Amino acid sequence: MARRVGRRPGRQDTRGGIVAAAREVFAERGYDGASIRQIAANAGVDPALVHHYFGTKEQLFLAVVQPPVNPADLVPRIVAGDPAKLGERLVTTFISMFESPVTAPAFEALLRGAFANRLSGKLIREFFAVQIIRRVVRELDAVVDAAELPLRANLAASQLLGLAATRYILKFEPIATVPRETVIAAVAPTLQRYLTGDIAGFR
Amino acid sequence: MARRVGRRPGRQDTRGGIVAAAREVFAERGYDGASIRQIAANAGVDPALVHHYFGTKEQLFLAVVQPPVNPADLVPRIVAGDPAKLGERLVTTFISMFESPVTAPAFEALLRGAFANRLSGKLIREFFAVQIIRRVVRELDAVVDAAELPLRANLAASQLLGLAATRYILKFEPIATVPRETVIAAVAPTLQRYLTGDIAGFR
DNA sequence: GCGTTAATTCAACACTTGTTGAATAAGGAG
DNA sequence: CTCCTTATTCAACAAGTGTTGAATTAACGC
Repeated sequence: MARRVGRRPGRQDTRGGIVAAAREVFAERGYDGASIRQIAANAGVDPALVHHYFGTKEQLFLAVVQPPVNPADLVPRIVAGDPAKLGERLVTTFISMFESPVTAPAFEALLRGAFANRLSGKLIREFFAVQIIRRVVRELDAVVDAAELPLRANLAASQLLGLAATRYILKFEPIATVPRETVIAAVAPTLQRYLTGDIAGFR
Repeated sequence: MARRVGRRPGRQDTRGGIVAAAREVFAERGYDGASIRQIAANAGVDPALVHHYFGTKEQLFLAVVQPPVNPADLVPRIVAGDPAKLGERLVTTFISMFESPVTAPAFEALLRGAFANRLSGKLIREFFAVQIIRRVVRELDAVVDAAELPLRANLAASQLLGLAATRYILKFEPIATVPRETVIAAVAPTLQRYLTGDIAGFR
């Protein structure tokens, strides 16, 4: 049905090239700092073409920052296994998101944007805290009180965000260059306690 | 010497008004988002006057973001007392920086800027990590190995930055509205372990 | 060939930005 | 008062911004 006539879209994936270029520029300069003209130049394309595909800068940013991982198949990888090693699997998965060449730029862009662009603030809250950590936490309702879960999720998010900020964005030394195993070993117990352990008066 | 002639500076502290206005705008919109014109308008002043006093936007930002606390009299408040409660005093002091009306805007501006402005990245690294935490950590050379101290400082900084991000910038719920005592109780043990406890193979 | 549709570019608009230099106002020293 | 210095404003520049609409080019079905 609807046999389409005329030139077909995307013989070469220029649209994908724009997204890729935008990812890098957004990750490097932040939302405000990145310009459509620079993105277009990096993609070898006219700036108008960017608008032709994405309409507005905000929509381009949203397209760029759409989490390139599916929470549905990310969460099982974390929750499955020894409950005592939950924190370790959480930080390990998180770190690999930031160190895989394919997902890293999107995550950096998302994190950078979170502090400049109000939209990205909502976005990171929505994806990062709710989609991921809350799903992980939901698996814990047998072991901890349900009323504590949101706070536990926030605490875990705070440590993970802080880790990403110091290691990948601000590049503190030595935490930026230390092997990942060292970071995992140091941070995992913190997450484990936030998720299942004793926090304050709770438990 | 040099008996000065002519109009004296600042009968009314318009310069201070500019700094105050800039603090709020920078804290609210970030470095790129804040415009000199808006800052001038908020201060009830001509934009050119801002340049007359501060020269450039970057210098204005630096003036605004100069830590409004003296590390010299901040550190003793943290290190003095029971070494087992060091983490608690650290996070308590940190939180009060972000919740005091006088220092809060500067800290928010500093943190927001850290992710957009490369200058602020260095600045926050310099002040926050080195000036404060490393000084605190220096007091620990009797109890932990000196070689571990930089990493320990970074780990503590990561948790504190993540806390500030989630509670004061991104405003995750419920961590943004929960009483400070709850946060302190939850985070203090983490810092205590990062500073003096067992991190990975160390200790 | 034609006609249609999409890909791509050109050129420009309307606006905001940081910044500057000249002009004006105001207050104190002589 | 005059002189000097500072505070403050006015008006404008040059550059960069996101965005738009028309024009051109290329691929496909007929």
